[in-house]
Amino acid sequence: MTLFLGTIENKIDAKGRVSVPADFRTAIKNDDFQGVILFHSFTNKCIEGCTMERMEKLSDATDNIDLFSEENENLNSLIFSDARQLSFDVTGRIVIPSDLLEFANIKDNALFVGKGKTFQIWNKEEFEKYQEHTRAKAFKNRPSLSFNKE
Amino acid sequence: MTLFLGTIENKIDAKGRVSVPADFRTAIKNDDFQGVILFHSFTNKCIEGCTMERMEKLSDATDNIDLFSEENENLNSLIFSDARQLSFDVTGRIVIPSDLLEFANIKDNALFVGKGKTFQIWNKEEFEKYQEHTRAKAFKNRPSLSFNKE
DNA sequence: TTGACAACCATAAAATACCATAATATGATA
DNA sequence: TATCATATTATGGTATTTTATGGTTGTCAA
Repeated sequence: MTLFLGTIENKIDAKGRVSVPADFRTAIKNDDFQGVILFHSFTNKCIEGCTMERMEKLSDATDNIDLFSEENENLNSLIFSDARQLSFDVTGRIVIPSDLLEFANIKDNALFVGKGKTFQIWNKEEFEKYQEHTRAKAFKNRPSLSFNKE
Repeated sequence: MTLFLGTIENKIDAKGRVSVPADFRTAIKNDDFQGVILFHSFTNKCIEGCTMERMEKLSDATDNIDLFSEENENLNSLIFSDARQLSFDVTGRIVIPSDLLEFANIKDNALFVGKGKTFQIWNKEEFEKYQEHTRAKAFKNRPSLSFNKE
């Protein structure tokens, strides 16, 4: 299995189409569903992305055919009701739903950020702000990073 | 297998017909029964929906008495007596039985809500209330979401 | 014969497939 | 290393199909 790595910025055209980075697409090449799943991030002002395979795994994990477990029910509702299935066109593009674009404050350009088994889509400026914030935090907590222990 | 994902609102016409969202239909495309099963929700003011395939699985599960408490057993058997089998017309529509519509307080518009291997049909306002409530709760319990464990 | 319901037909808008080209990367060769 | 040839990728525009929705007709049973 290949991972989502790197950071690539692509344009969104007038019809909302945007190329999924080629490296991301090759990571999905062997999957049944040729496309991605997108949904709102729960923690950041960005769009979360993953493969259908991963979504199915998640579904298997939360599915217990128990119709009366409210907790189970709520979790499913939260994740799946918000997710969109977007298949690639012949050239590897998707159309990101407008509500997701608005949520992440994305207009003309989409920044694809690899996160291993998942990825995110950001507004570039928002991402830089976030990066800076994260770096500062990491620096503050430096002694606890395994990096510095060695 | 494809999942039921996303949230789509469709109109109910004068004769009670409503289009099942195209994405939902493609999730069922390979099944024997081209249609859906609907029944009252036990946990919310909405209609539960699933495929015939899943109904059969549920039947297998309730067959094994050890899997469920007797109480749940009985409740599960309630589902079968309550469930309606609705096949698509040529354009992919169904007619939702009026007692289910009344139960879920649905009049002109039906909100189809994906829940992974199942889905629900809601009155939009009711769902928004519910969703808000669920989000708040999930956020509070965030560390326990499997999502954040990985 | 009336009323419920299914089959059939029609259409505007939205989504998707298709085709063309520009930009970029990759590799071969001198 | 510099240059050229080739393949891949990103992007733009147009054509076609699908989808959601409305209406009409036919059929069967109460």
